[in-house]
Amino acid sequence: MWRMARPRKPLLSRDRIVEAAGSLVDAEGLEAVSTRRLAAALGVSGPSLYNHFRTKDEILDAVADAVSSRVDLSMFDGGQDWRAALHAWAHSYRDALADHPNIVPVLARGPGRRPAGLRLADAVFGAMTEAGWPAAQATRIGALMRYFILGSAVGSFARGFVDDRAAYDPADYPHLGQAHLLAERQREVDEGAFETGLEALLDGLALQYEALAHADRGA
Amino acid sequence: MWRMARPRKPLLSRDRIVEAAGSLVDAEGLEAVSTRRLAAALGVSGPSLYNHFRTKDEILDAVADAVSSRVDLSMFDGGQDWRAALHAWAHSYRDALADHPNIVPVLARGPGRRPAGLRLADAVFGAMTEAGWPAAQATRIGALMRYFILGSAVGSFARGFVDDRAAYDPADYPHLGQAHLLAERQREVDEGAFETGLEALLDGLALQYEALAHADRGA
DNA sequence: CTCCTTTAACTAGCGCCGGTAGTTTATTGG
DNA sequence: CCAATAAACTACCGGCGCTAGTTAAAGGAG
Repeated sequence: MWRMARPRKPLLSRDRIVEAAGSLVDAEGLEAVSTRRLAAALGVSGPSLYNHFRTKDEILDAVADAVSSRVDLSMFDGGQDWRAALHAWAHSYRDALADHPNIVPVLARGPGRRPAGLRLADAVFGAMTEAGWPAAQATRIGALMRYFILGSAVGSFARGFVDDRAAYDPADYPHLGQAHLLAERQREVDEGAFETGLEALLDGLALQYEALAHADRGA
Repeated sequence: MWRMARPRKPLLSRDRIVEAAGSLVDAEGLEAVSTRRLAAALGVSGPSLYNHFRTKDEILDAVADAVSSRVDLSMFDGGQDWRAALHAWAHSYRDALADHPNIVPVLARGPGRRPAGLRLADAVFGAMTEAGWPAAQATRIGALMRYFILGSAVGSFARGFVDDRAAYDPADYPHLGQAHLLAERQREVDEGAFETGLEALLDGLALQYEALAHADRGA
C-alpha cells in the first residue's frame, strides 16, 4: 500500500474549493456543508482544506463573495440617469442572490472586508455622489438599497406559507383566508413585491432629489 | 448519593426554556447556543430539554416568535391613515428586531407557521385592504415591508465596516475614503438609512395609491 | 387507597462536526 | 544539492444534536 503525501500536481486550489462549496450550498443548503462532505466531493480528506483556507467560514465567505462579484455594475459607468442605473443595479443584485438563495445568510453578515461586497458599496456610493446626491444621502441610499435587496433574498415572503388551507384558521387570522394560495405562486408573489417596492423606493427618492434641487436653487 | 428522577416540581417549562434561550442568544449570539450550554444555564442536563421541545430549532423558532409577538399592532385598529399606520408599524417592527439582532436570521426563515409572524402578516394585510388597496397590492405591501425591515435588521450596513483607514485602499475603492468612519457611527447610519428608506417607500406607495384612486374615478 | 400510566428528570453513548498535531513526500528557491 | 516549504495524509480532541433506556414522582381510574 501507499502513503499519500504531497502529490505531483496539487489536488486542490482555492478556486476549486470555492466552486465545489458553492455547488454544495446551492444543491443542499448551508447546513449540509461540512468540511468532511466538501472534502469528499473534492476527492480529498477533510483536513486538506485547511492547507488552503484557515476556517470553514473563510470558505463560505469566499463563496458569498463570488456571488457578489457576479452583480453587474456597468450601469454606473455610462452617463445613465441615477434612477435608471439604480433600478438596473437592484435587479442585477437581486437576480444574483435569487440564483443562490442558500448563501444569502452568509452574505448578510455584512459587506465587511469581502472585496466584491465593497466594490458594490463603492460603485453605488460613487454613482450617487456623481449624480449630485450629498455624501450622507449617498451613504444612506447604498444602505437602504442593500436592506431591501438582501431582505427580499433572505426572507422570501411567500416561501414561508404552506399550501394547506387548514393552517390559517380564520378565527386566528381573519384576513389570511387565501394565504395557502401563496405557496404555489411563490416566485410570482416575491417578484411582484420586489418590483412594486423597488418602484416605490425609487419614486420616493426621486421626490427627495427634486426637493434637494429646489433647495439648491433657492440658496 | 441520589439518583435524580422526576422532581416534585418540574424544573423546566417551555416558557423558562424560551426565556433562557433568548437571553443566551442576545448575550452571546446564535452560534453560542448549544443544547448543553442552554441546559447548563437552566441548571439541568442537556437531554432534559427534549421533554419540552422536539428539536433545538423548535426552541429557536419559539424565541423568534416571542420577538415577533412584541411588535405593536394597535395602530391598525384605530381609524388611522394607512400611511401613518404603516409608518408606526414599521418602526415598532424594526425596533423589536434591533433589540434582538442575533435571532433575526431565525426569523428570516419565513413567517411560516409561527403564530406571531402570521399575526403580523394578517394585521397588515387586513389594514391595507380596509384602506382600499386591492388584495394583490396589499399582499405585496406586506411582503415588501417585510423585505425592508428584515433586511435592515439582518444586514446592518455600517456594522460591516471596520474602523481602519487602511482597509479601504482608494486604488481598489475610489469612493470609500471615509468608509472607516462608518464603524463608529454605526447606529446613526443604520437608523438614518432606515428612516430615509421608509419615507421613500411610503411616498412611493402614496403615489401609487393616488393613481389607483384616479383610475377608480375614471372608470 | 391502590395501581398503572404518564411525565420529567437522569446517564450513557452514537455519529458527526470544526479544527489541530504530526507525518510523509514532492516541489521550489538559493 | 540541499534546505525550506507546501500539500496531501492519519489520528485525534472536545463539543455538537439527539436517542435509548432508567428511575421515581405525579396524576388519574377503579
